[in-house]
Amino acid sequence: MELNQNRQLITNWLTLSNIQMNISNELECVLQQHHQLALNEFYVLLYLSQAPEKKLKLQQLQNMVGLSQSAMSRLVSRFEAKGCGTLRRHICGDDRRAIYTSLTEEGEEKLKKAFVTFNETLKKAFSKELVQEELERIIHQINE
Amino acid sequence: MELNQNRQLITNWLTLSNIQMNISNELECVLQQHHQLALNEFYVLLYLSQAPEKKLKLQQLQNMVGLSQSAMSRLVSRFEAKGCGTLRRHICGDDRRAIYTSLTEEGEEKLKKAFVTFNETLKKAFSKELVQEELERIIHQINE
DNA sequence: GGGCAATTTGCTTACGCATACTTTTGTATC
DNA sequence: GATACAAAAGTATGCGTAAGCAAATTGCCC
Repeated sequence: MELNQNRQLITNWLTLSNIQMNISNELECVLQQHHQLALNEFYVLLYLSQAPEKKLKLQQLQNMVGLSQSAMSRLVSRFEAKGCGTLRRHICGDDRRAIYTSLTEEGEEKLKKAFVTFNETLKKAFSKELVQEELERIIHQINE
Repeated sequence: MELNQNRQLITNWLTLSNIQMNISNELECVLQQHHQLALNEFYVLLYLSQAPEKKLKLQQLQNMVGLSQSAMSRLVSRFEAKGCGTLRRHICGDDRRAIYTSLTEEGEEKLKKAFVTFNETLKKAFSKELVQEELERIIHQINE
């Protein structure tokens, strides 16, 4: 009993991980091909667009996207450098240690287009029967 | 309507990703601390232990774990080098291009211990109310 | 001035892609 | 059949990239 439950727990976890990984890879691939965007770059744009005044400090971004400090610092730097003006960094007025990252008009345009692709890909991925079945199974087994 | 659905879809996806990422990080951390095992290394041991004769070709492993061919090649190499004999690589008899990776006795012991930690961590993670609620919400919204 | 906070930078690591390498397989020719 | 040779299969390796950790840097606050 106990053993079987453990086995199911692991199986569920592996299934969940696989689903997540496959969809992530798919998103990464599609965004790169159609919009020259890495998945994390897309997330940055997305979170910025949802933020008041469309700007966020590095620290906030890093928590949302789930990257380390240094990784986010470099992601935004790279992105600003090669992102063709989708993004801008500027020093925070009232705390000059902090860096604001803000979305530009071009950035919003770019996000809007990428958003469509992102959504379509996601919808397609989640509508696969296998994924739905597996997710349901996981839920049921977690609950008992 | 359409817009709200899209928004929910994305929210669900972000939630799912976050859950997966947090648990993965937790597992990685705990396994590293208690057993000097990376998560992918643990997966390798796990899949090997489930395989007939406790051995798999590199290609099979790479598909199971979800790594690229080169990444798996190197993961196994590193692991064999510093894994203190938990793992062994040897050339396949009937196809000398292929490499078998097989689990040793020590490897099974190590896996057995790590397995306990892994399971406990997983159980704890999934039993968090938030995770359950969120997963349920995702399922329901996917189905309509 | 000392301690803390936000970011940057040096370093190492693991990854993916493309390529090289070795072995197997398929095919044409004799 | 035997031989030669091209294509394919299974791994390894060179190279570039993005990640995390820890230390350095810069600015804030008491």
